[in-house]
Amino acid sequence: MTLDARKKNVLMAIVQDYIATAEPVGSRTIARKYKLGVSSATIRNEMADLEEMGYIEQPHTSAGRVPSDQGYRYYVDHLMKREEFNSEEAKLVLNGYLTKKREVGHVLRNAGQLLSQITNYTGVVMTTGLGGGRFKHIQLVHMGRRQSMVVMVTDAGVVHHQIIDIPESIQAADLETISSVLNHKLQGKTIENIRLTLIKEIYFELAKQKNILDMAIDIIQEGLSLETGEKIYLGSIFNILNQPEFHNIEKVKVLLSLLENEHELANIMTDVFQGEGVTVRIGEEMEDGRLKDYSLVMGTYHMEGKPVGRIGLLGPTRMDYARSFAVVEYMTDNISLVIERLMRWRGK
Amino acid sequence: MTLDARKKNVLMAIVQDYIATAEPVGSRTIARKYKLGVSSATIRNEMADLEEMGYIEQPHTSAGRVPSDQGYRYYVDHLMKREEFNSEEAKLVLNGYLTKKREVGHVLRNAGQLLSQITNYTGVVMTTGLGGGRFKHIQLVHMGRRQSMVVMVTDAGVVHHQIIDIPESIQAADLETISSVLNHKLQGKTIENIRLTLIKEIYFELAKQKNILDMAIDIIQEGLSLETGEKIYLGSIFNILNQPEFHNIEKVKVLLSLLENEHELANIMTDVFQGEGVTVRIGEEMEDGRLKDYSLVMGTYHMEGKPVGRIGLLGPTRMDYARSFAVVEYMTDNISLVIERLMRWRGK
DNA sequence: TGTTAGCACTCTCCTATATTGAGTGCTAAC
DNA sequence: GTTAGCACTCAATATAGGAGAGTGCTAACA
Repeated sequence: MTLDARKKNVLMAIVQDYIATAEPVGSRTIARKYKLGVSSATIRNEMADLEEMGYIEQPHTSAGRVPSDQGYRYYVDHLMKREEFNSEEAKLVLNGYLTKKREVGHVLRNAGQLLSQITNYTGVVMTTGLGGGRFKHIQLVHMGRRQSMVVMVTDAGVVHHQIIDIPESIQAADLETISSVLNHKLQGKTIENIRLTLIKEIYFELAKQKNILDMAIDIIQEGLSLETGEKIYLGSIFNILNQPEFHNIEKVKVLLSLLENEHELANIMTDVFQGEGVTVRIGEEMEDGRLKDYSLVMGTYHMEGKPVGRIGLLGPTRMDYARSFAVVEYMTDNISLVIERLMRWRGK
Repeated sequence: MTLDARKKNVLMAIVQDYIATAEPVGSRTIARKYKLGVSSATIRNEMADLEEMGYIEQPHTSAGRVPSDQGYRYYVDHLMKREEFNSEEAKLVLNGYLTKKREVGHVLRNAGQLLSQITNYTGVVMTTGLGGGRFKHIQLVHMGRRQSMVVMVTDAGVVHHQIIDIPESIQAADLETISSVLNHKLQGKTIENIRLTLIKEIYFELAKQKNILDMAIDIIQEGLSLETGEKIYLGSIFNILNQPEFHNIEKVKVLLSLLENEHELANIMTDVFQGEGVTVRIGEEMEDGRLKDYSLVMGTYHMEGKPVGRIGLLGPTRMDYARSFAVVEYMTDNISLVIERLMRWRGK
């Protein structure tokens, strides 16, 4: 399973050349362009070996070689040189979106767009819920007989709202009471804290007001369950069509059928590695068969040190991994930073 | 400019056949399929006339004829038979979305999807702002030094929020006072009413509380200006790729570049006819050159008799106008109905 | 034993060249 | 005014012949 130095060089040359040109690469090209100090015939022998080992494959007998998923994997794990990505422009854009609207959702949406523009792949930004956010305000608004709207604001500036059913006996004034009790008790608490410890406390407080009791519990739980919802911001799909592999409409259809379904997309993003740092999934490594010609480069962004979302770049398996790595890393760092800044403005 | 009966029949046959088959239609096909009682030679003569008049054109000398934009226009205005569209299923789906989330935005988003699914064109749903909505609740939430979030709920269940700057001197308690004054004064008023008459009244009320005065005006105006924002819900883009004209990637790119830009899309939808009923814009009738191969069938939906948004179907100029008309009409009616129902639940 | 030059072979891609067939326009007859 | 007939046009399809890129294998070489 381990490759000698020359095989590594040959594999690296093949991957890099294919990434750059999208054309199957032959032994002569390598001998000419990548000075390995050996003739094309030798490289041919090495290539035969690499093919047998499964790192590269041939579209047809008289064509050059193309990396297999396994080949890309080896390249990513062992051969790829880490790049630095740095774009003052991107940083400015991101901060610009922030200062304009001062809202996390807005920043994330535009981060997705930015990813697409920078790379010509498809950027995906996902929030896994704001587990680390702090409660800021809750308001129950009476919406007519038997209905109330719960509006909840977190200190990240995220607003959730949902309509819930209420018993007919509850009046607008009761909702006001509940709202103020909740606001008083929950001020500045993190979502986890609320969930774990405070519900009981509020239960006692509101128990004094008898008939609103049961409701209160429901409202909190319903309200908090909003938080678990994942949200996905998709970058531009247009850009990825610039990749040469998309001359085939069927591929576009497959991609769209997938991207248009937020739910499926969220599943895929969640399936892919749960850890820290930048992760890559290549082609058939992903469960969804429709993605067999795609790769996904993913990273995690943070708020107060805790992961609160992911960003991903979806491109052809032939994508520029080194650059994608760098871009994803750069963007996660900057999104984290921007969110952090947003929080600092707001104080504790 | 007026066509005799036979020319009309020939034109109608050409348009209908081309809509059905996407193939240029020749004189023989018409003679065979559409019993007009004359030979193909005669039809050839009529076609030569129609071409000279600009209603049809020839892709190349030895091909059949294809309707021109002008031809489609004549068909839509004078020849097309009105269809009825009725789908209990669609009605159920729409109401289903309503009862589940009880929120207009949710219904509209899914109406867009539904349009795409039913027709295999691209559905677009746009709210032109809720000019007719009634104020339900406003809340100013203190978000840290110098910042406040305005959250406004309308009785249609739409929630707007925006962060605004506030003077450092304003405390959380002041915001609470402002909120309650505003809520008391504005309860159940329409947005227009608020804008036109009430600002002054509130000005007097809050004048008693000296230092909050200037702010209050700002907040209301900033808050109300939110209302003008148009919002667009796009149906599935995937479906339109099933149309045979999309074997060409370039066309897909053009379409995507347009659809991905909410702002441009809103402009186009607004350019297109402002009146009542279902409207059609065909190909080059639209200003944006990128849409020269597309048509847009649009309608308006209402709340309490007033137009509050538009829905549109974007398809190739070859689209099935009769059916699209029917579907758009059906959907506007049902969206209006569903919104109406939503409002009734909430009482006045 | 590893490396290399050389060569036959394979297979795609491109180009040039028929061939086909749908459809037209025109003419002459009805 | 209508129609049958026919020559003509032109895209689409098929066919054949290179050209070129690349391989695998063999035999010679260091």
